[in-house]
Order: sequence, then C-alpha cells, then structure tokens
Amino acid sequence: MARKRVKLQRILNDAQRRATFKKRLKGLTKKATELATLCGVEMCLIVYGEGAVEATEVWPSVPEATSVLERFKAMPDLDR
Amino acid sequence: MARKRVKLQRILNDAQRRATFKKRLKGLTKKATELATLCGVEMCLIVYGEGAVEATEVWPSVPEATSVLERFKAMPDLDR
DNA sequence: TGTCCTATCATTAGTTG
DNA sequence: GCAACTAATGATAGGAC
Repeated sequence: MARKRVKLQRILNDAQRRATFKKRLKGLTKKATELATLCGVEMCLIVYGEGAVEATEVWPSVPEATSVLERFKAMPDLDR
Repeated sequence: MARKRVKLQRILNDAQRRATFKKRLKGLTKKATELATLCGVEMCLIVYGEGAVEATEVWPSVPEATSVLERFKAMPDLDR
C-alpha cells in the first residue's frame, strides 16, 4: 500500500517479514480498538507466530482475552 | 475516514452503528487475512456484540478459532 | 436495510539515519 | 534492528438508489 504493491503471499525474507508483521499488527490492533470503541463491542485477537521468529501476540491483553475466551467456551454450540 | 472524520467514541444511532460495524468488521478481517498470509501466522478474532444488536462474530471460522484457543489455553502461563 | 460509488482520510512499502 | 519520513495504495463516511 505504498511505494509499491505487495504480493499476497508469504514474505520469504525473514527480516522484512518481521518488519511487515510489526507494522501491520500495529495497524490491525488500532483498527480493532476503533471498532470496539465506535460500536461498543468486546473483542480479542490472538496471533501465533511461526516458531520463535514471530512471538505470539494477544490483544488487548491476556486477562481480557481470557475473559472473552471463557465466554466463547461457555457458549452453547447452537449459538456459535 | 472519508468525506468526514468520525469521532472516536461509541456511535449512538443504532442503524449507523450497525452499518459502521459491518463495514469495519469486513475491513478488519481483510487486514487480518493479509497479515496471516504475508507473515505466515495463525490467528483468530472473536467479537462480542452488545446484546442482540450486533451479533457475535468469530473469524476466520469457529473450528479454526477453537483450535487456536485450545493452544492458547494449553500454553503455560509463563509463555503468555 | 443492503449495495454501489467516490471524495477524503488512513495505512503502509520503501527508504533514510 | 528501530523510528521517522514520504509517496502511493488502501479503507471508509456519506450519499444515491
């Protein structure tokens, strides 16, 4: 989305993939914050990096995400 | 972000809030898809709407989200 | 209400220090 | 490797239907 479009496939270069991950994760969480604020909803986001390269990320925080997950787990299958 | 900027606070009008929620959720999941593809990571997103107004949303799918959640639940506290 | 359009604002790829 | 900057693409508020 800038000087050049990026192909929609896994970035092979490790350093560049990490850099892109960091930038886009920031953008994604910002959007998530805006959506939660504007629409008055609760939400959580969990990202699993591959091995030790990208760390696992939990948003907005581990306790809040856990709370949301408990509600999801407790929800009857029919409602899912 | 378009003809006019929107205030970063809960949209009071129900119809408009629903419309904004739908548009932004679509944009958010698109971004999430791109991040997962570009960086080769697994992720899930869970949104709880308020009461019956906005429905609960799970991305990318309930089975995949459940899989990610199981891994999160099984993860030692120290790693979180 | 849902979808399409598009002017306008937001995000970000590439680059520099 | 990170933060800042900038050009260029991407997302979306408001409007039309």
